[in-house]
Amino acid sequence: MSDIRVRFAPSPTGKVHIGNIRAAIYNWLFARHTGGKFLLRVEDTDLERSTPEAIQVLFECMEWLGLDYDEEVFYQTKNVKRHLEAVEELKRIGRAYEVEKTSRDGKTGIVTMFRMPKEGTIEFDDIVKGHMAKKAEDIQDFAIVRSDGSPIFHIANVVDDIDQRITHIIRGDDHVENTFKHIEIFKALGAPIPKYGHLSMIVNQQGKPYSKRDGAAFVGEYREAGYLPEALFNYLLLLGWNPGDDREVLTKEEMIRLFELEKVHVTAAMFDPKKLAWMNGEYIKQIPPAVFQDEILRALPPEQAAIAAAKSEAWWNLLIAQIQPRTKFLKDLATSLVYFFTEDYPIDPKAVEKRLAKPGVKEILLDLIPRFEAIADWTAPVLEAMVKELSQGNGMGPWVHPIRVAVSGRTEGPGLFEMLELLGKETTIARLSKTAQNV
RNA sequence: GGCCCCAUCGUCUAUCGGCUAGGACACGAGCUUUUCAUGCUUGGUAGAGGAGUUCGACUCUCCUUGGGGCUGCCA
Repeated sequence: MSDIRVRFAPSPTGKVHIGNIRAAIYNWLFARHTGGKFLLRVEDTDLERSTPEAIQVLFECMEWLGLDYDEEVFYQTKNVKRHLEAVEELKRIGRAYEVEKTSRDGKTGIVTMFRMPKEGTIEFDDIVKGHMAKKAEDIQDFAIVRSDGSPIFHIANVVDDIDQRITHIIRGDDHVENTFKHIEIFKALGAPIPKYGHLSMIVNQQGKPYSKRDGAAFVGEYREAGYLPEALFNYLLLLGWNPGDDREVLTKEEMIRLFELEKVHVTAAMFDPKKLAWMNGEYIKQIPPAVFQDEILRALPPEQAAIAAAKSEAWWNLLIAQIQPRTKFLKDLATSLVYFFTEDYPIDPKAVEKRLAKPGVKEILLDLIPRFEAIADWTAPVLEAMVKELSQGNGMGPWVHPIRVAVSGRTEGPGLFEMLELLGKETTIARLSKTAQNV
């Protein structure tokens, strides 16, 4: 155990940005690595956006990614009294004062300002960015209480960090300038100054900050798109950190053991959806067969799932062996497997044109039917041997391609003979004759 | 404008003064003698520019250029 306490402090807006969740991941890993505590603080002071639904979305996101937190959730709105007490204290010692100001939208009122020192240097050693220094004169006094009496981010954030006894603040790069201000508040309040680690931003393909306009910018979208939480977690971690060797796909245990904040990069990282997709495939390949079977059953519509559930263990083993390495996204399962579970499967017109709508194909299919009927041992090797013999060593293409399209309606999928074995003799022959008639 | 930060293949990165600059994704070629994948083999592409320090600089220093952040009664 250690005394380390870190927090993830998002404001719930109904969606969780990937840059934000990366900060959560780094906080979580840092806490788990050091044996410290990882706390969740909901900065819900924006009453319009901070709805119970938005907070629920945040919780679901955390749970989906496996970001479990210690202690009770801390709600910023519940600490307003303490924020204002701190403001009174600052006023009492002359570090805060009231002034009439006009806001951008033209409203005039009395706000409370924090008084920055007018000389000297404010500095801190950022765990990822290194030594940071700024002349106090370059930072102006800033507002900490609105004219309506509500505390502003700067004071609320610092007081909450004091109350939660946060030792390390790991957050986005965009807070660097705030840190110089916040350090002065900590000092004025006589509180210990936490250590800081500022994380670079995630940028889009154009090198600009990743926003919602760049497509999937929120965690929920990845979930819906069929990404595995482990893959997104691993990918986000690698965007700015590496274990020091060439390993990229890491278990949670390895991540926790190897993670070091000091090794996190200072430079902004570009988000590469292609590499994420690759990583997703890597994690899909790692799914245990029994779990993968459940994923298939969940992906299928109920009637099809019922049929699938009735299949034998051997049948499932073959199917999974064939399908799992070919799957990039679990949500594709339903479409890529339909023809196994219903006669009402879509037929790709392009596949028909390319493989079936040709002279001689009908004859080939009709010729195959009795040959298939004669096969007693309906297994992939036997079926393959039969077609191989037909081709007489001249390549099985003329048989293989039409059969595939005839029985599945598509040009891609499992190995053909495995596919036939999985479909079964009866179905194969029925579909063959039906297709032969329609060609 | 001012202040702060950053800079290795297209992208994510390794390199803590010795580099024929390594890996991964993506891309190209090939093999696995049926598709699509998987797997394996293989190819090309990088140190923004300029000074300085040094026997030696991708690595250290400075300047230039380029990029980003902040500059709110947002967080």
